[in-house]
Amino acid sequence: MRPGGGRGARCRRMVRPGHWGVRARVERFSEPALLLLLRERATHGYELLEALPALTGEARVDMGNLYRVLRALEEDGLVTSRWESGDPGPAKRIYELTEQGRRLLDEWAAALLRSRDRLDTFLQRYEGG
Amino acid sequence: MRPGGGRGARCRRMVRPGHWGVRARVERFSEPALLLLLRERATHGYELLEALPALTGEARVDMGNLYRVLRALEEDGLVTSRWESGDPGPAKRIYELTEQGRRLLDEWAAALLRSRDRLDTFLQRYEGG
DNA sequence: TATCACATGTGTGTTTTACATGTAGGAAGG
DNA sequence: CCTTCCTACATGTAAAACACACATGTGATA
Repeated sequence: MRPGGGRGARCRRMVRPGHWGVRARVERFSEPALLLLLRERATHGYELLEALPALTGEARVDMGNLYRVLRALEEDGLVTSRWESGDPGPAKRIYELTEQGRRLLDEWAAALLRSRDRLDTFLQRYEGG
Repeated sequence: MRPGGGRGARCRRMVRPGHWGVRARVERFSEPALLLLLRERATHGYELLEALPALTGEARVDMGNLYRVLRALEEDGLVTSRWESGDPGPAKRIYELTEQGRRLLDEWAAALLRSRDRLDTFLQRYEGG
């Protein structure tokens, strides 16, 4: 328990001792990333996992959570899936973007644009001071 | 319990029914925002609370969490505080940025810059498709 | 036959955020 | 004097998002 090494009250994701880990990630960013990848081409989870870092920077998405997100997307009709064996190796579950998922991607893009503008505002104010 | 109204498995912050709430916020963004405001001028929590929305867009920061963040910052020597009465109204706890806090702000700015670039990459790939 | 890479998952704890509530000083009005 | 409101600071707790560990099975290859 307590992998961080047992500090007292509030240990905020330390990278080095006495050093707050600051990564500035966008919440649930793997979600729009998945939708974008699936817009480009229907494919399966493991491949998405390998394609994600190019979009997210360093954030290699956790496998377990990736599959959970994919199934959540499917539950809400944003993607569909079908099993595909035949190729060498284990069966793959191929995900495809639906029209609804496409719309969600558009919303994400709009939100990410706003987010980028907020960051610009912040950074300008930072540099100006 | 379950204020959202008892949906099944995975309710992902719905804004309207059948509609995923997509806000694309940066994690812990209130933290660099606080540090930036305090770099400009030492002040107290309640005033920071009112100044924050201008930086964060819509995200009016939750009061309770704001004060918790401030005390966490203080615990790690990133800000200092002193009580100040004398003015009308209840006593205020005035926070001031330390040199260490200033350095943390610089790190945040670097991380936020990377984050902005990632968003640009994403958005370009989005528009290109 | 043991091991490795591919592929899909579940379990569970930690961190971060959201929502509700509590305490208290002082001004304004009845 | 009593109530109500605004300021200001704070705690309690549940939900959401995330990280880490592990389980399962296929097929290739050493």
